[in-house]
Amino acid sequence: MKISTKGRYGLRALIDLSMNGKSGSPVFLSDIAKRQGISDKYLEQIATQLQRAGLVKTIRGRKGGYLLNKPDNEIKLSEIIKVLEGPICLVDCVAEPDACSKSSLCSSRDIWTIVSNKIEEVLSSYTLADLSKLQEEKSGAGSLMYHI
Amino acid sequence: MKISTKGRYGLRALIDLSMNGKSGSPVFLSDIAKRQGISDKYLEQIATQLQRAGLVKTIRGRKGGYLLNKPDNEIKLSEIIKVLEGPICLVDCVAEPDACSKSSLCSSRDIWTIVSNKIEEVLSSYTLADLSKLQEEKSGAGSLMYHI
DNA sequence: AGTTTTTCTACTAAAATAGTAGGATATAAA
DNA sequence: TTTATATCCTACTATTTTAGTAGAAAAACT
Repeated sequence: MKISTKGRYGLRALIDLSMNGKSGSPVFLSDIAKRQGISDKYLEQIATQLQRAGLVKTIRGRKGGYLLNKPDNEIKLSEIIKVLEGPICLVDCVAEPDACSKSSLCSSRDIWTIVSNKIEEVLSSYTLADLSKLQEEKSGAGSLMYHI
Repeated sequence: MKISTKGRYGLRALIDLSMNGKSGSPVFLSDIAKRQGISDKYLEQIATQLQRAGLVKTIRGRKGGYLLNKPDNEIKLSEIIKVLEGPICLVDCVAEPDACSKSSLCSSRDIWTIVSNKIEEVLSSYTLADLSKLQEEKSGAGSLMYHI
């Protein structure tokens, strides 16, 4: 029951993009990778998934880079996780009842459904803007510490 | 973000044990395995974990078998999952903040913490008795269908 | 003594994870 | 028009995790 690096790195990259892309000019993936301490090439694959899903848009060539494809307050965390980790369900039979012939008679499937739905509910209640803002506050607080 | 077969099989085995162990006499693991369609040998490993964690007790030798170590309404699903899947946390840094030097300044970690806590909360709100009862109702309803 | 059960240790095939590597393509600037 | 710099695309690979198998030892009932 773990989130893979794709989900974790992808979310951090999007938070980074949200914070560093407010000017409207595209952000280099290599800069995000450097700031977040993630391999350029690996982040590239993750970014490609986000682009194909329509969460980010890209500008190719020199002076190119990445931009959010819609305002950060319109991007739910559940969307991001679905793109990078697949359907939000703890067992396959929740999303695909036909995966098991006993789905309709299985009480354990019921609890996995309840938990999966709750996870999606929580992730749907936050947007990228929420995390971006929280991150700014945390970073700001961190810097303030050094100025006292 | 999936539950492994250990967690899934283990939960189903415990539901089975709860339903079939009410007489007080031990239940053969081979019978549970047969009813649940799980490999004997693999279920054995799972059962050993449950035994070591104190969720079930065993009687060795002929006429031996498995029994719940406490009433099923005192066994929370969160306990079971922790034994079989490890700590309920979506990323390691939630349970072990030192896993990452930036834990205290990471907004994405905050959301993973919130979701992880919610999963644990939901799983703590149900007991093995709840699932066992639900399973009996489902099975009963299933049989009734054929009698109409 | 013999049968049946749990217990213990080791091994293994397959899949998923977490990357690397290298070139092709597009665009801006010199 | 050349060059530098960015994304795009495909393929490969090492490591770890998952999902089992295999076989013998120990305990307990008959």
